[in-house]
Amino acid sequence: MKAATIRDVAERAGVSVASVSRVLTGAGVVAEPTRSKVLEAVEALSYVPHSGARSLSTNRTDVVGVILPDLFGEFFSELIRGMDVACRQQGRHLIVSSSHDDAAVAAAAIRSMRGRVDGLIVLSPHLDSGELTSSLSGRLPVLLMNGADLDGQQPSMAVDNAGGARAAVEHLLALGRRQIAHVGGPAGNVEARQRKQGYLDAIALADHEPILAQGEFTQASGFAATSALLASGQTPDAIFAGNDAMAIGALLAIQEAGLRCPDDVAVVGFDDVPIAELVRPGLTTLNIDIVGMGRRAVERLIAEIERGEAAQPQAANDADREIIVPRLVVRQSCGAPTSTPSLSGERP
Amino acid sequence: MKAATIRDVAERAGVSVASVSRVLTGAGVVAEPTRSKVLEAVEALSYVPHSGARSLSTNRTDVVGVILPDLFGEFFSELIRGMDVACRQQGRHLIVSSSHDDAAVAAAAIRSMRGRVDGLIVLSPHLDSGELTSSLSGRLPVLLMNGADLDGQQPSMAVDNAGGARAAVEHLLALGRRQIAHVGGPAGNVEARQRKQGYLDAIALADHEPILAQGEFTQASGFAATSALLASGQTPDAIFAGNDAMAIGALLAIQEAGLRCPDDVAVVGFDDVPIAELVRPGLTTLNIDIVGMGRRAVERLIAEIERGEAAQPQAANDADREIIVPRLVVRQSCGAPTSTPSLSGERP
DNA sequence: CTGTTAGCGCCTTCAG
DNA sequence: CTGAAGGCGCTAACAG
Repeated sequence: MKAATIRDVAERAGVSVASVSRVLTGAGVVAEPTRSKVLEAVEALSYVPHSGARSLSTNRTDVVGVILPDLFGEFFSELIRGMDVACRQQGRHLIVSSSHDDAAVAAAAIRSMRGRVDGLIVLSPHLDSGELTSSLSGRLPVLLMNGADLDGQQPSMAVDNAGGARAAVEHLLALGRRQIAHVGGPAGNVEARQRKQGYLDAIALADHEPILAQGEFTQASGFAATSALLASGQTPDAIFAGNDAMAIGALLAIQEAGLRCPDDVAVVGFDDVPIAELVRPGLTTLNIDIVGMGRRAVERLIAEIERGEAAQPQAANDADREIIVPRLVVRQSCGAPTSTPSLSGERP
Repeated sequence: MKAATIRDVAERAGVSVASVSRVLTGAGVVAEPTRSKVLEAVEALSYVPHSGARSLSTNRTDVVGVILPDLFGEFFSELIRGMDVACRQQGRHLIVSSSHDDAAVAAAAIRSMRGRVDGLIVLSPHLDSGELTSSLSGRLPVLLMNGADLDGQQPSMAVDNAGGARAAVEHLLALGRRQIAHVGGPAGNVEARQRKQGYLDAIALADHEPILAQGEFTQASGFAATSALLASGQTPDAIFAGNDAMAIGALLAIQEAGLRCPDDVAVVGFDDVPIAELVRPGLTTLNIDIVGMGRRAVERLIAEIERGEAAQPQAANDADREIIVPRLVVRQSCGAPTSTPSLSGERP
């Protein structure tokens, strides 16, 4: 028993498919007797329109796609949650595609989205703008969040990573720390590079020596890098990690090395994922409103899509870059004197 | 400039659309000269097949949908991660739809999936099987994970919640705790009810008095419920929370009340989300392999889908219910003597 | 091996 | 206000 089609409904109602379509889409005018006959038939056959077929006709799918490198950790899940909220609000669906190790795979993923989505949010840091545009057939609206410094031709959003990093280092310096190490993210990652650069700039400005270690944005790598650092003899008195996951790894490594945070070594992270306020000591970090960022991203994308549908009134002047400025959140891990416990547990 | 269609490619290559389709899908045989001409044209026009149109012809979309009540917390994000992994492995896409406050909304979401997905994974605990099947037009493969006790007509997966809860309580009893309270999840939630029942059974068996409090599966509610419990005078010496989020709220409430965990009051959670091993004291909880569960869910769904495509060799004998048995993970929060710190930071 | 021709299920002019 | 017919982009018989 196959699902009913619009034709079945028309037949049963004794009208044409056009009329059925009209009452279902709300377009055009339909006389009352016709309308009720249709509704009746729909009910009787428990008919549900086939959105795939509809998309083919209308040339709109009402779904937005998001391409991300990974789904690990709280950062991405919070981001997706924000996107989902916005999608729901706008009556759209969200299709996610992750785990793109390299540019080729990501490009393939993007291509496979054609005809499936009305627009794309791209977070794959491996893709440069050349590969990106060449993967895009026709003019599919795209919002870039991959941190790269684009030609400025695509609408994009980015975090002020360097600025945030500088703020972190300056805060540690102000607290009297002098041996500040940086556990950075993967070399290929743009955001990691920007945060590292901010660290280097602030350290240079203060006339100190940089101490660098490398991680992979994961807790395990933060643990390993910090352990190595502590075992190397030249114990730093502070660690600025490239993200919260690595900062938490650092926290654990410090504890395991028999040292205390913040007394012996302070720690500062980046992102302010929900877990940051739950670990002990509470993690001082750079807050970015992740959920809000995700929501904003789909809102902008949808605006872009609708602008395109409206036969673009004017050239893409809206191709601007939105910069998110992170805000330092002081908890206990940096050793600031004022820090209060703040164990509210107010997370929803 | 619109995107190229298969017709454009055929024209430029000087062949028929059928040949283009053949080389692109790999079906049928094509002579070498034709093949290369086609590939050339594809390249020149940077043609990408329109998956929506393809779906309409082939009657398969290669995407699976997941309907969930919410996207809060680590449980759902880990689950989605598992699903995403499996999808990628099988060359499918994942479309998520969440935030279904009530049954009507969830039913609407399910309907809107028709023609967009090949199958559905449903986690909305509000939907009973009646509403569910009536929302399903035709025979769309579905995998149920909403915990409800279905008629057994649909393939499903569920956690042995009652068994896990009993294990938790028995463990606390074995450690000498006597005043064991339960901070349960929302009344309408099936899983919450099952866990509570397991608690009640174990308490009754031990001839103790139950102490009940109510939460909402969130950290904040766990905090509030525990605070109230501690302020009520009859301080319990152990708390079994309905999930990890509430258990962590309990941890914070205990700390804020000036008591110590596990010395004064022990805590046990449920789920073993990643954060559980990061809080201090480490949370004793019931582990369920969330990522694996998500992966397994789409694997089963896809198997079901493919069985359907193969003109169902036999009646749905595979409509069985898979039960996941949670495993007690002992950390510090329950006060077990053997517990070692285990601060490996091995999470990826 | 290749081209022609129907559809897939729906929307949408265009006449009536 | 309603119906008939064409087409969205692609695949899948069926003939050549």
